[in-house]
Amino acid sequence: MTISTKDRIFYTSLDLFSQRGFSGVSIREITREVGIKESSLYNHYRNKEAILEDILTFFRNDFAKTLPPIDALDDILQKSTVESFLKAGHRNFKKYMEDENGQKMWRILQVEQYRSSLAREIILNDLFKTTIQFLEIVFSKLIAMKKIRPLNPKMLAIEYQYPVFTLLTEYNILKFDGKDTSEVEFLLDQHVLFFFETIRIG
Amino acid sequence: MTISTKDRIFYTSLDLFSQRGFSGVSIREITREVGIKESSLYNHYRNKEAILEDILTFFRNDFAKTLPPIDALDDILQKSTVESFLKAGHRNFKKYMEDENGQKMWRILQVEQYRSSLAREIILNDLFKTTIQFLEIVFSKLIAMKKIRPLNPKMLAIEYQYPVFTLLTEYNILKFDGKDTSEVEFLLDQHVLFFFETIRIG
DNA sequence: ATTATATACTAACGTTCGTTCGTTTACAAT
DNA sequence: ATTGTAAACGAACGAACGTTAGTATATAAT
Repeated sequence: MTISTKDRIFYTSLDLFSQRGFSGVSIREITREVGIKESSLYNHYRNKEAILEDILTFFRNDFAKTLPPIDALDDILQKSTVESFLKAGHRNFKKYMEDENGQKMWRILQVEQYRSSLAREIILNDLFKTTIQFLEIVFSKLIAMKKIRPLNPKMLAIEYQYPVFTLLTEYNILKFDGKDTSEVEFLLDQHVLFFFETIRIG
Repeated sequence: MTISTKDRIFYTSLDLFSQRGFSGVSIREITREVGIKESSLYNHYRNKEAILEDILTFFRNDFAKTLPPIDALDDILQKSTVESFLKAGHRNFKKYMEDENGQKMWRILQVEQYRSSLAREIILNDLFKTTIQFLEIVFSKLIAMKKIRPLNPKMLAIEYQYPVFTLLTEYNILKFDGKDTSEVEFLLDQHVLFFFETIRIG
């Protein structure tokens, strides 16, 4: 089973958009890379804009799967220590970071954020808000379980997650230039440790 | 004294690039807005790319002025409490955030980061690295003065500054859509407080 | 008064843009 | 065998792109 033309258009556009932005990439470039004529692209996508929409909604659906369902939370939190829970989430996030297509989607999101209201919505709601709300619930539960110090759960969520976003931005830029990312990865580890020290009891 | 044509080109481009990106804005759009013919623009700028370069270097020089010189640091740190020092820096940063042109420069920087190696360099060196190095020195000095707990200065810098960058990103997107930013501003205040609690002695 | 310089203009250049049209090809369903 | 459908194609559309050349005009320097 080989990759469909539509998928090849999708991944080629993903790659090109992430490097030069939507306006910086022409239909001719995309189709040349895919190996079809310009006119053939319109058998698969209504127009150029529809390719971007497709990419953004794909990211949206894909990212939604990364957070564990709230129902399963109590179970997970009971079974594991705070430290191992944080480390597991952190491993998960890192895996997402290392995925090449994930990096490209993130880049497109950043680059198109002021041109596309959908991009802004995804950043604000799906990335920021959803993640913070999830973590807020996690920390609330951990406080109720007396597993961590009784600090403001929302602030804990912010203090934990927001540095990660900036580190991810840094990571992405370095990766783009093929530079060494070991320091950023080290800082990410250190951040999780630092945060754990802040919240732990005693 | 009225604004020169070159400056009008500069600020018009700043405005348009920040909304639609470099590739999304044409010379004709810029000159139409400025009120001159396309050809006249080339009396002031070598080509389109030179306008972007000009904007980016302007930001670079402008941002360099925001951090106080290291020589003056000991004096400042002696005279003020840790809390008031943090709050002053925070006020300073906020003022920068609220400046309309500052917002536009920041947006261009984000939007062009993968198209322009200069943009990447500015983000990585001038924004991230310089700020962290400055704060690292600050925290080192504060630790030596026994004004804060003896934690890793670099990690303190990261923990303090990196959430601010993400909050700034959020702030900028909200501002772009004319939405309410009071929650983000509140979170910024809370972050400074939270951080102060983490580092203070006793 | 003249000359020089800066900055504006008109006109156009060659290229590329996104998209549409009508046609051909390949393959599956009848 | 035929018909239907999806997906490829060549060719072209008008519009917009960045940039250049040559020229006019206004201001300042001689």
